[in-house]
Amino acid sequence: MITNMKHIKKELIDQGIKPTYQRLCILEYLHDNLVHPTVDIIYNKLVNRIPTMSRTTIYNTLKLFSKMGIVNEITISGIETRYDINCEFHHHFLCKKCGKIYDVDLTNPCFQMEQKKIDGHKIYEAQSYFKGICKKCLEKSKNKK
Amino acid sequence: MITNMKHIKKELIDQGIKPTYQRLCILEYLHDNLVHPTVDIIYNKLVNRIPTMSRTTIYNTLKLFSKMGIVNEITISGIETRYDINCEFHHHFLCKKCGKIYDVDLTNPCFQMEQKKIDGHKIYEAQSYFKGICKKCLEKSKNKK
DNA sequence: GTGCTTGCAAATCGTTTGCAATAGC
DNA sequence: GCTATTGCAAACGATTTGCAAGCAC
Repeated sequence: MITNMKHIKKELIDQGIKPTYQRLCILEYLHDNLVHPTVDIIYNKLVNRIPTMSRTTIYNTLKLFSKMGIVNEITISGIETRYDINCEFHHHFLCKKCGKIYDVDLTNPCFQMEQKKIDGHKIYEAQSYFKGICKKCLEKSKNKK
Repeated sequence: MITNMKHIKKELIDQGIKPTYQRLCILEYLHDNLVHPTVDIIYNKLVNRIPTMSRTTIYNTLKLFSKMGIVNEITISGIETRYDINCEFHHHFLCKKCGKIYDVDLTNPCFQMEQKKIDGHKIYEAQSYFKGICKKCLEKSKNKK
């Protein structure tokens, strides 16, 4: 346990989220394990500490955290959603062979665009995803006011 | 039918893919409908022309096309995979309200980074995904040679 | 006729839903 | 006690798998 539980609790209260024990444990896990875990990975770790822990709670909690901007949902693999506590803008690399997801930094001198390489990983595909509210939906909500 | 079937056939043969009727129809559909369709959307359209068409064939074909670099798999929504024929590097915007996916262009003058807006869409989240073969897997395959 | 492709049906698996039990103010 | 949260079990839905039938060279 690297992260202080007090800080975790404060983080939730500051966001207006009721700091239940389950939520604290999930947030603490995310802070201490910056490995883009799946729901299943989080579940298998936390069920040791909270034997009644359910996957549903983890799904509920992560959805809530995502809505509040505490975590990012990473859908790079297309198989399952992975979660990332670090909301600063950074980038992900998926190995199509082993399935591992790496954090990458484009400002890093190891980024060689001309060779399509980053940190030594060979890039075959690059995509940028933006999420938010589209023009039409923005206008609709304006009209309602 | 906007795209010429002859060109579609040539495209497949050039890639070393056997140009079956099903594959031609799927590739033609993708060329003529740049709307990031799902497997289901493609199926429902093509089943009219080929009543025996199966979803499995569409899954098989799109997986093959993806491996050959003809299509990109878009996993932005996290719910289902969408497909994009345009392999040039461009970007996607998902509306979290209506679920629609827009193509966006960052070199466009409508991109206002400071306001977190693009083409009038409000950006809440931005992610860049790279896919390829990681350093470790590259080394492993080198050693095998 | 051999090998690849197709397509049905069943299985799989991540995720969601319904709902009753529980916890916290 | 009231409201939000938790968590079990069942449902759901996108995708994959097994396998038999069909097609093309």
